[in-house]
Amino acid sequence: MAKFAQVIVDVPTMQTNRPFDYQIPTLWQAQLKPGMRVVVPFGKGKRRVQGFVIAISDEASFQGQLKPIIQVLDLQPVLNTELLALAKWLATRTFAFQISCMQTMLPSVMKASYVKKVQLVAGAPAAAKALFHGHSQLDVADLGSAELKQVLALQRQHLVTVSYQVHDRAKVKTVKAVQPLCSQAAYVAMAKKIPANAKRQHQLLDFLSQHATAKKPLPLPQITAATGLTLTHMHTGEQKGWLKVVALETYRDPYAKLAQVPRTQPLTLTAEQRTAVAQITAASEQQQAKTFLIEGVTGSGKTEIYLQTIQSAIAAGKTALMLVPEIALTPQMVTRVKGRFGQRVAVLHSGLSQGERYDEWRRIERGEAQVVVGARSAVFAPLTKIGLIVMDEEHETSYKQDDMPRYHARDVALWRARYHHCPVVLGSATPSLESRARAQKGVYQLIRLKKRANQQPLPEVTVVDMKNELKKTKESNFSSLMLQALRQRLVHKEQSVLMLNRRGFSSFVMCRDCGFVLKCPNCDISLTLHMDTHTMKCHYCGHEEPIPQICPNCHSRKIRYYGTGTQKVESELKQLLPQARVLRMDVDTTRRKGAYGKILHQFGQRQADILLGTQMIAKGLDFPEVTLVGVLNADTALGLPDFRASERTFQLLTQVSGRAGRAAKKGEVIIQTYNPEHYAIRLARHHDYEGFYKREMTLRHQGGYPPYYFTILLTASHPEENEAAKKIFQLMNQIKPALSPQAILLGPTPRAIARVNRRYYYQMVIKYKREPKLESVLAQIMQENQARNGIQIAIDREPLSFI
DNA sequence: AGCACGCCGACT
DNA sequence: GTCGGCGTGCTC
Repeated sequence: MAKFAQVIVDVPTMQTNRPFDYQIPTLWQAQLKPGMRVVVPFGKGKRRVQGFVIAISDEASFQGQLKPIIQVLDLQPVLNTELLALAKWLATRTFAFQISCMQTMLPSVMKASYVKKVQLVAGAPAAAKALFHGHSQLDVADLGSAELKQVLALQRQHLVTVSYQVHDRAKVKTVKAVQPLCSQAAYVAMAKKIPANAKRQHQLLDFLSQHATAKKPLPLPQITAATGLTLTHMHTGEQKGWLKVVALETYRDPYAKLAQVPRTQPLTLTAEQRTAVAQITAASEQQQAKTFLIEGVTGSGKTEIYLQTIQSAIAAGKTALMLVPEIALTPQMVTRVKGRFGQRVAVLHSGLSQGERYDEWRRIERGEAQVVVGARSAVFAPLTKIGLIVMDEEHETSYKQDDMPRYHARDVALWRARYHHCPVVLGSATPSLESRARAQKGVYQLIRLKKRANQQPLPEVTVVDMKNELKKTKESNFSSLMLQALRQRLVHKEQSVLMLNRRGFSSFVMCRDCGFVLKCPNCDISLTLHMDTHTMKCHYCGHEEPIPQICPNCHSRKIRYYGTGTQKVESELKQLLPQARVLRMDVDTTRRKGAYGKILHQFGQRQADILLGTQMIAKGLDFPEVTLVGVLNADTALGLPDFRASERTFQLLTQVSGRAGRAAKKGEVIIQTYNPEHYAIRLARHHDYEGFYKREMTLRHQGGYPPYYFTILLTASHPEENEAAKKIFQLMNQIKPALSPQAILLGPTPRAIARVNRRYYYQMVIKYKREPKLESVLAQIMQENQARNGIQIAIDREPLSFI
């Protein structure tokens, strides 16, 4: 009999990043399985923590007194064999804790919440009682530092006892339901014995007799809606033995409104699309873990390829996973997939409440949904028998998580595909250089879609040199060509989209007399002006303070706001085109939940002529009436000290250009820039991805950057600057001997924003092609540098940004 | 992480 | 002399 369990405990440190053995109480020996959550005692006190069982055995390897498992939280494993193995791989691959990996794979409600309470011992002195303010127990988390000290003192005197509670926040939503208990004839007979004036009872018996044959309990809300009978009436019925009130499990349905999405039929494919579908379907049927890269301009019909290949996967009894960037997970997108697959689709994205997310997860886990659509973390969806994994907009940076575990959803997708022997389809109009290069080498199979499915020509792109324009129009954000085009749209009652590229700068406050810039007291960066809250905010730590009226440095009143924000452009636009109705979309106007969708809806309903926004308008919007797309400043990102700056700019311009002329009307794109000759802008103008790819690869080769090199970013941080610096140099000295002469070390350097949240950051980058010893040295570094004496170490494999 | 153990300064 | 500060090590 399996008596021992190996458990990964919820204590995210390097020293506890391994299984601990526990005794399984006899009661649970038959049912406990790997992948279930448990509550276990951990440490010398009475501390209790949540843990995941990863294995069960007849013998324990630990030579010592084993503690028993306190509680089993699941009836069925929440992590299956595949996901347990994936968690282990992910932990090693990203240098993260196994527990963190397991937690990111599951809905957040499955992570326990902990409560620590103290209660007075019987006969404690009055002085001790005073602290409790008449309460029988205190939650330690609510205590201030002074109170905490006093409690600690009481603890030493054994005047209080401590207790720990582990709460499972995963709650199944239920509705009350009614189960008839008697036969129809019996109900009719009973009705005769009830006084005629007991109207409600007659009504209930009438209802019950009609549903006496119901096998399943009937949900109360529906009964109430139909008859007006409430829970009180049901309780009466229950007392009389007519029926039973039960709790029925239900799902919170975030897409209840979409339940009746009309079903759509597969579209007719172009020759290019047909070939693509055939190749992918064949790989799926033959269980080949092949990776396809679809390179296709906007409008080339990638989505239809995804839908039809998914269709054939589920027709073959398999399941499918479709990953989409968070920003593209719009109701439009969801409707499109639901329209094809109906109730078989589960949607996972950040807009869901924790409970909704948990319910979608359960639907997948129970096999009730065969198609999963979701953003980054949906890559961990508990699907079995996966026949196809799709990743749309595969170049999107949001697929990489920027805290522990720092994983890239693409890597996870490839791992799962290997496990399930199924193909992966990566799709983009502007693939990442990494993926495109792999396709070049034959690691991925390249599928190029050169034609647009709707036969529309790509929009005409005009580049305006703002250097010349500046001389003509003073300091305007609008070139004369742009203004003229906007006016024309107003006359023709067509819509325009204007994008302000805010990557690479923000609006800050500077004194015009002494040049003083207001900075965050915690971080070494300037504070950003937020007109919505009338405060200055730090984008890194969240620090907030009032807008200064007088320069703190020279007391001048000429402290003003600098930089181009959407608000500033909006007011300029109102001056130049007073008759235009403008909708602004940026972080400020979309902060509130649902605001994003609301703005898009308004624009879709033609309640505005111009949609002005930041990068977020570049992705996935589909408005047929938009005939003009303007980019106000194409090159702000080009100045960044980031080797991917050109790639980002090219991708952004190509994407935003694709927003113009999506339907019958021809589209026009105007790009304003100070660098009209820059290749990223020149090639984006001609929609020339392949040209950009070749050009950029040459530069990456010369600079020794990905995809020619693998990269690892190592960061050390400490509240004292010299401690962080000392550590990073020590780490460099530790790593260097393990590397071959071909490896390149950059740095160590202080990070561009050296101080964040009262900590100083130093970093170094390792560029390499093949370093067999590197993994183990890095693992060792993580092991040795336990978060002690204030030092924190982070390893980021293939970082998306070095700055 | 959180807890106990253990070794040094300032107090009854 | 002890109380209590936080540096160090361990948790099945």
